Amino acid sequence: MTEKKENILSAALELFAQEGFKSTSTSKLAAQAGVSEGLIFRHFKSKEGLLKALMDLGEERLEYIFADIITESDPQEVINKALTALKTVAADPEQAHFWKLQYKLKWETETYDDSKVEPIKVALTNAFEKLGYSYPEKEAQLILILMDGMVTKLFLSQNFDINETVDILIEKYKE
Amino acid sequence: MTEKKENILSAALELFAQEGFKSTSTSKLAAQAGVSEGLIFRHFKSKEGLLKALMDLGEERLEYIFADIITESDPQEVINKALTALKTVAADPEQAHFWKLQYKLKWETETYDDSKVEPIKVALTNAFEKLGYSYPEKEAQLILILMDGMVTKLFLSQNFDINETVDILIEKYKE
DNA sequence: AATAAGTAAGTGAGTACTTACAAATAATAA
DNA sequence: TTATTATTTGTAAGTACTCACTTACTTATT
Repeated sequence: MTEKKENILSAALELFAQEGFKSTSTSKLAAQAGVSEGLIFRHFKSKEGLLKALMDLGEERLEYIFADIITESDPQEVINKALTALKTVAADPEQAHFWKLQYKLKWETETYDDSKVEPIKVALTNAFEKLGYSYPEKEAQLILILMDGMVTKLFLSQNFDINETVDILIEKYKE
Repeated sequence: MTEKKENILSAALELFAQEGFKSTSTSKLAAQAGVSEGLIFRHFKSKEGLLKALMDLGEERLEYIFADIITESDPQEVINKALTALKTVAADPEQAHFWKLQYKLKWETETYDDSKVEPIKVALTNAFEKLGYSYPEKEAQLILILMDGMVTKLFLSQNFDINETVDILIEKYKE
C-alpha cells in the first residue's frame, strides 16, 4: 500500500461520510488526496471500486468492535457493552466517520444488510433469555432500534449527548 | 394548480424518496411526470425550488399528524398516539413517501431541524411528568430516539414489523 | 528489462438550466 | 356575443458545464 493510495482512501472516507457518495466527485476527491484523478482509477478501477475497498476496511473495524460483545459471557455485560460501543465510536473521529458512512450509504442505496448485525442480535437475545425476560428476541430487536435511533441523533442532531443517553439506558436495563 | 404541475410534484415525491434528491435528474423526472423538462423550471424555477415546494407540502401533513398528539390531554394517550402515528404513516403509501423523503434528506444534507419535532417533545415531556416519571424530558427524548430507530428499520430493513414493535412499546409504557 | 506508480490532457455522456417560440386560457373592448 | 389583446402554460432544441473514466506518456521501483 503506497502513501498516495492511503491518501485516496482517507480522503474518500472523509468526503463520502461528509458529502455522500454520489455528491463527491472524483476530481474533488483527487484534489483533497493530493493526487491526480487518474490514480484513483489505476488503484480502484472505478468510483464504486473505491467505495467497496473502503467498506471492506469498515467491516474489519465493525467486526473488531462486535467481537468484544459476542464473546462476553455475563448477560448484563453483553447489554452494557452493546450500548457502550456507541460511546466508543462517537469518541473516535475516524470510527465515527466509518459509521456515518455506513448509515449514509444505507439511506442512499436503501440496503440495510441485517446480516452484519445478526451476531449482535443473537448475543443480545441470549443475554435477555438468561436474564429471564419474557420475549428475549423482541428485547434484542428493541436495543437495535435504540442504537439506530441514537446513531441518527448522534450524526444529525446538534444537541445530542450520547454519553448521557447511553448511561440512562444502561441504568434502565439494570432492573 | 394545473394537472401537469401536480404530476411534477407527485413524480418528484416518488423519485426523490426512492432514488434521492441528487440522484434524480430533471430529465428523468420530466419523463416520469409526462411533461417537458422546461416546465419544471417554469413552475419551480430550479430543482431546489421543486424540493422546497415538496417539503412545504410535507410540513402540512406533518403538522396535521402532530396536532392530534399535542392536543391530547390524557398523558398515557399522548404516548400511545405518538407511537401509533408511525403505524398510520406506514400504512399509507403517500405519507410513507413523505417521511422517507424527510429522512433521506436529513442524511443527504445533514440537517435534522429539531424545531419540527420540538412540540412533540414538549407534549411527551408533559405527559411523562403527569405520569410521575423521574426524568420526564429524558423519557421524551428516548421516545424520539425510538421513533428515529423505528423509521430507520421501517424504510431500510426488509423484515421489520412496525405494528408489532409499536404494540410492544405501548404495552411497555403502560406500566 | 519489466513491471508498477504516477500524471496531464483528453472523451463522450449526462447535468441543471435557458431561450425562442407556439398553444391555450383569461381579460378587456367593441 | 365576438374580436383583440395579454398572460399563462407548454414545448423543442439548445447551452455551458461537470461527471466518471480513458489514453498516451513519464517516472520510479523491482
